[in-house]
Amino acid sequence: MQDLRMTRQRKIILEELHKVTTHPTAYELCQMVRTRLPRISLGTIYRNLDILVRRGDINKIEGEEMRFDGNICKHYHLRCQMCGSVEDVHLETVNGLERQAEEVCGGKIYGHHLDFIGICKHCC
Amino acid sequence: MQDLRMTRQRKIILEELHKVTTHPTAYELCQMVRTRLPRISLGTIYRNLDILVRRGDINKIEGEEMRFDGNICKHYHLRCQMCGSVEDVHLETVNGLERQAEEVCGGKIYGHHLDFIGICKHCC
DNA sequence: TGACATATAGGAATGATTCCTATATATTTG
DNA sequence: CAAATATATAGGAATCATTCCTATATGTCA
Repeated sequence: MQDLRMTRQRKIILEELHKVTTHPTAYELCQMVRTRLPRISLGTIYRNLDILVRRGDINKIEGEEMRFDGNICKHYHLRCQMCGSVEDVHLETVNGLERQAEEVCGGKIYGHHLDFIGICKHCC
Repeated sequence: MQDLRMTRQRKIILEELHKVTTHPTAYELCQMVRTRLPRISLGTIYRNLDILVRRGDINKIEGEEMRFDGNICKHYHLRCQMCGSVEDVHLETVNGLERQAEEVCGGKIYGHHLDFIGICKHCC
């Protein structure tokens, strides 16, 4: 697996993602990056996001539409059913769940994703 | 909100979903239902799944592709990174998380979804 | 039974994501 | 440095899940 090179485009994509905590979609991120690289294509954004995920530099949040998160520390999310936003929840992650689940299911469990469902404070 | 009527198609879709624990996609479920209603269309499947979700008869699992779960008791899932399957994890759900998250974020939190990430026992 | 509301089939439209290809850019080697 | 080679990019086409549209069918209720 190559792709370790940090190209100009890739670096700028990562920088722009680090500027926000809003978990932008690929398209939104493309708009942000285009303020600095007006000719970048959406395909390049997707390809580089995929590479950054594989490198572990960012996380992919899968929902109706993919969103990307530059914060790779463990944390949870709140999905607002009203506006569709995804907000960080700064809560201690629950420990020991993986071991319990492995006992029940077998297999190898590496981690967990937890999303809260509700209405964010802006929509309340 | 109407849609409380239980039509022939809707009933059969629900019955077929209850037969399995594999969390089929809309397309897979359509194939299953077509053994009994050969002329049903995929649009009808999607529309009825949406209605059943709103009625609370089933749950939608959102990932790269939507999957549907006829089991509406609280439970978690294991997503296999090898084969893409989604398997039930029969583990006591963690209590009190919603309250903690609400304190941290504000807003109104109704529940949470938790997916384990790993390799299922069949792929190990 | 007739009038009306709602559901269906079938296919078109949409929109996110991936794929393809010719060109551009970076890296390595002599 | 220059040529040879590898990888990345832009741009657009293709794909695929999902939603939307419309004419017809079916169920409901008086």
